Amino acid sequence: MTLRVYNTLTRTKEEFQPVVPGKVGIYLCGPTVYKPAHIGHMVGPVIFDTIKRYLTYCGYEVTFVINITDVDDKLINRARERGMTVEELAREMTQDYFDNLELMGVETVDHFPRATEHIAEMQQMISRLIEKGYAYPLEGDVYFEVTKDEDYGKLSRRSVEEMLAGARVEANERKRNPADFALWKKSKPGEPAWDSPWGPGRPGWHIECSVMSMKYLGETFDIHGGGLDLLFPHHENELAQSESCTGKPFVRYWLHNGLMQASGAAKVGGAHDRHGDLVDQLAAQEANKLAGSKGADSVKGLFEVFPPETVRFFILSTHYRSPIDFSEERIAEIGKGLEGFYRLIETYQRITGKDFYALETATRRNDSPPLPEEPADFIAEVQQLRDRFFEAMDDDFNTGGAVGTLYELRRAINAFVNQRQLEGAGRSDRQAMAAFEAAMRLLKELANILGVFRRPVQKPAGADDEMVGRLLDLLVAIRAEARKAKNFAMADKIRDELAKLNVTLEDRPDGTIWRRN
RNA sequence: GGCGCCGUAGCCAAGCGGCCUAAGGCAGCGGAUUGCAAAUCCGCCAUCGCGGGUUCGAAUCCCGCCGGCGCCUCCA
Repeated sequence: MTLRVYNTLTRTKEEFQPVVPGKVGIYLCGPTVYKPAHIGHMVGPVIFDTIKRYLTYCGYEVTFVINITDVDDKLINRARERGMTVEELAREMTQDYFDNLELMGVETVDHFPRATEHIAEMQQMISRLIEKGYAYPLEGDVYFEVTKDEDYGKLSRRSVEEMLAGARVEANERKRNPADFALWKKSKPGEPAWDSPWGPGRPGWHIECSVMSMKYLGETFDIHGGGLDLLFPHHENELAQSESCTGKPFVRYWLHNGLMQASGAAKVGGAHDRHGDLVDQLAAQEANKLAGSKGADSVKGLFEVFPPETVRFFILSTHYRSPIDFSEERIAEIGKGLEGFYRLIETYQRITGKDFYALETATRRNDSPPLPEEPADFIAEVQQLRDRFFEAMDDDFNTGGAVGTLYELRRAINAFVNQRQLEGAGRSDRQAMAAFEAAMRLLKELANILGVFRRPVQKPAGADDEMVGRLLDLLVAIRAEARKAKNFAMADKIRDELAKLNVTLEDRPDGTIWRRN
């Protein structure tokens, strides 16, 4: 089975072949930390976290880097507005970003390099580019000269001529070419500044990613990720300056994820297009407001309404290259789908008395234990679903397809539990129980690759929880007596009244359980 | 205007030339199960935007049209 990935550079699916056999380097463009993260900022990290999980599972040793842009015009402006230093603002928003990543289950990142911690390296790279004739200083700035780079535009498939034709009036007309971009920017008084051979200033936007990616992953590395919106100019420029500097290929596979959009109107948190008329802009803004009432603003707000795991599942339910329409309805729908998994997990824990979340499962495919032989038909089905899960993941990380097989696995296991009456008399059937447990372990193993079902979903917490639980147990016990006495009127009344309080009762073969909705 | 992407059931979505008389989820309908429910299971629910073409064969490739969207502004 071979892994194939869609490479933006070649616009085709290619067989995945790392630079160094057995090892993979992934660099993902991270956030500019000037405001709280919104849902769109979570898409890339969740996707590439999943990609790393899968590659690791496949046996690769993976290094995953996400950069933090902590110096930038937006930071400077926002910090000024809030009456704080750029450093303070960056620290606060970086923490917000980390908090959200943790909640989303993004936990495979090895390095979070900050731009401000790599100024010296950036200056070295800029100097090299000047020496090699690809860049020129200009009144305290330094620019990369795009016409010196033979294949400039190869990633986004633009030619310098086209860009010249469509170029708008530039603020700085002294640049040799309007498309030339800044490597180093002279600072104005009061702005953060670092000394440099070209005078006090700060780095341009693209240079940090070149420097930090190559520092942690080497001059040629495997996977560079980011949102589709970064394709041009950011990635194009990153590619140009990196290859001009080293003379080596920069990145093997460019992977771009689709953007989160608010109900098909406009991407979340983005600026509005300058070609549309005013009406369109207002409509887009309105749609943004409506659909993005929670997540478009900040992820934190969204998490007050939906468990982070549901949001993660939502992101992974569609292919990473497709745009996703964000809406609370959609996420609520995904949440309903997930509930079935949680119930199966509870069923498992009831039947076996084991803690599903504490189960040790294989983290590498080669360590995956073989399934039992019997019962053959059930095992065959489980095996087939496992294969289809991998087939999907091998096909450009098709998490949507993989999620589908997880649902089918759930269905198959539930059917098996029913058929063998594992909640009742069948519990003593050791063969059936072994098969059931193996299937559940596989479910966990596969879910781990997607980064879901790793720990119990947090119930709405309250100080009275323990007491509530005891009271519910008491009501259930009283109701059981009523049912025994065939006093169904009373039994139903208890159940109906509890339903009004959002407590659902289930009379199962081996007893009644209650669940708070 | 330039470059590019997308259009599959009520909604979301996989599918990348034959395994598709098209996964999966949500909603809906019928049934099994249940004292009744809940949960679960079984079954039903699309010919793939439209029109041409290529091919023995197309949702999948090509052309045109219609509709939606992105980038061309330091937005992930």
